[in-house]
Order: sequence, then C-alpha cells, then structure tokens
Amino acid sequence: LFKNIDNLISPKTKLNVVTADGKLRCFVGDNDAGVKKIAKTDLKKKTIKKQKTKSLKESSVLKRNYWIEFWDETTEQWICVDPWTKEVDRPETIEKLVTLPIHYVIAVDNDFGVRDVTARYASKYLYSEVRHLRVDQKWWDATLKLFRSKKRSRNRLEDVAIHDRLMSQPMPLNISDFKSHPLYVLKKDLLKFEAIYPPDQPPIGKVRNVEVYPRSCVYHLDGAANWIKKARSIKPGEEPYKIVKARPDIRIPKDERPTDKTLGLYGYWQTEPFVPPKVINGRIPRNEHGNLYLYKRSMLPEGCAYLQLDGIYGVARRLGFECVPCVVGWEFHKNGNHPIIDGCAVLEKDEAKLREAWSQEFEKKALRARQVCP
DNA sequence: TTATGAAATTGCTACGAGTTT
DNA sequence: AAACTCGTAGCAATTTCATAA
Repeated sequence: LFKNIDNLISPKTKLNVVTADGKLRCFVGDNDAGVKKIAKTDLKKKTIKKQKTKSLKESSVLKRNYWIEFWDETTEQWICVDPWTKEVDRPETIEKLVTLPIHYVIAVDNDFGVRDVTARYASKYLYSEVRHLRVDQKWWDATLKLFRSKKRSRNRLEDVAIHDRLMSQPMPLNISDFKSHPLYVLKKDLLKFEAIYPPDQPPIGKVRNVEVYPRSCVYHLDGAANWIKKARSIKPGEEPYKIVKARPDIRIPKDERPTDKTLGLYGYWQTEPFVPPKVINGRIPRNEHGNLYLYKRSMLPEGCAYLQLDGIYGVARRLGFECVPCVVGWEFHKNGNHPIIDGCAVLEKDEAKLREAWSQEFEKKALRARQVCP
C-alpha cells in the first residue's frame, strides 16, 4: 500500500510555487470525495523514478494526481505536460497513473482562475460510473463560475476544445451506459413525456444490436392543458405525437376509476403561440368556469386591460362593469388542484373609471380602519 | 401544528447467462 | 471450473404532478 506523497505537501507551499512559475497551471486531482490535495511538482519527478525501478506490479505503482498544462500562444490551447512520464500534449496518458476512479480534475491557472477539466482527462467522463461520483452538475457549474478565469476568449476556446473532445469520444459499448447519457439515447430509455423527433430520424449507430439515437433528437412532450400554461396551443389538425396512460383522478374513490384513460402528448413543433379569444359585443370571453386563463400577459384578449387590484372584482360587479377573474396558476390544497386567481381582465375603455372607483373604495376602507383603531 | 396519493423515476441488489482466464 | 461482465427483474426510496372547493 502506497500513500500518495502528493497529498502530504501543504497547500501554501504549492500555491507559491505555481504563481512563481509564470505560465504554468497546477492541477488538483481529487478522488477522495471532496478533499482537495496539493503537491509540489519538483518532488514528484524524483519519487516516480524510484518507484518505477522498484516494481511494475499495478498495485505498487506510485500514482500522481498532479500535473501541468501550459497555454500555447500559437495554437491557443492548453497543452498537457506530465513531468513524471515526460509526455507532452497527450492528455489520454494521464489516466494510467492516477488513482481511479477520477471524480474531478480541476485546473488552477496563475491568476487563480479555476476550471473543471475532468472531461479532458477522464475517459469515462460521460459514463454513469463517473457521473454518480459527482455532485449535481448545475450546482457545480454555478459554484465554479465564481472562480472562473477572467480571460473570456481563452475560456471560450477551451469550451470548444472540451466540447470537441467529448463529441469525438467513441460510443459506450454497454447498453446500460446509455441510460441518461448526455449525447446518446436508446428508445427503451425514453421517459414517459419524451420522444424522438423527427419521426424518421435514423439511428446513428448500434450497440449490441440495439439502435442508438442522438440525445439532441429527444424532445419533451406535453398535453394540451400544459402547453397552455406556456401560452401555446395545439395547431389545428395536429394528432398527438405520443399517447400515454393518463394519471388517475385521485378525487374519484379507488373503486372504479376509469383505468383506460389516455393522454395525448404534443411536441413543441405541433404548437403555436396562444391566440387570445376575441371580445364580442363588449363581452370578455370566459372559460367554462367563468374566468380567463392568463398564464402569461400575452394571453390577454385584445381591447382588454389587466387590473391586479385587490377586490377589483367586487367593485366592478357593483358598478356593472365587465370584469373577468384571471387564472394565473394552480395550487394544491385540501383534496385537489385549484386555480390561483390573481387580478381581473376588464375592457380598456373601463380601465380608468375602474381604477378611480377602486381607489375611492380603498380610501373608504382605509378611513374605516383608522376609525376602528386610531 | 402547511399538503394528497399514486405514478414515474432513480438507485440498488441478486440472479442468470454468456464470456474469459 | 472459477472469476468476471453485463442486462434485467424486482424492490425500496424519492420525486413528480394532477386541474375549479
């Protein structure tokens, strides 16, 4: 059993060495869940020589979790340099002498700009076995953003380099490695609300005789009622792209719920921007529950104004103005899902009068409140 | 003592078949 | 024949999501 000598050097020492190094970049490899370790490069070179002559047995080869990259001004890319093996520009050789599995490879440049470059070094970066070892990627990205280098164009170039590298990696060889793979998908792994589009998308390969499709062709589908929440409606004449089993209505007692209820799902390409219903003869259109869906402001019918004033509905009713409560979302209470009503749609021509009436009402109320508790 | 309830999804393990050493 | 690899089924834990009192 070999202790990794890299891990015994204090962080302070290391950082000083690196900053004095000019263009050099120091790596902090981390395979023991969250503990960052820092080492001094000079020491590495000496120890590996000793180690190599000692034994070739896998278990006794001393691992190194640190190496260097430098920024090449002419090709505008980071070049990997391994002081232990003297390999230059061969990032794929790093993995052989690293304590596996790799969780993170983090680069720190001489201005203390930090970047996750795991993709460049971990051949299994896109596989679930590595993904499972890492924290939520969104959180990680947001956190690293705080320490990102200020060199914009260099960052962009590296984004492209890493992207290209990932895209050039060979496909996994096992069926199970395709599950939630970021680049590929198998039809059997599609989720309930997912589908491949276009329908005639050809597979881009095969694994063990199963067709592989690009993940970029996977689209999220929704039922008509959910598309409306995004201010989109199904284009006339569109057929559901996929039909799935509908959720049971939990308000109906378990006994006999229709078991065969289905839900038609549509893709974005089958929808168009929601066109608000028209005002007819000074009547604002209402749905079967007497109100108006207003998930987005663009859903307000032409010739209407939206008044988000507490109690405006009562005021308008009393004065005989046209006024329709607006559904802006849904909420779960008691034993069901219920609309969130916020504000009302009124006719544009009534807006000023209603605002005025509402203020007066408000004044009255305020006055009364002041009288009750001065 | 602020939320329903079941389906969907994810994570994990055990098992069996097929392969390698 | 033992050790390994892979895919799946089956189970547990966790997350998601429906639609008008």
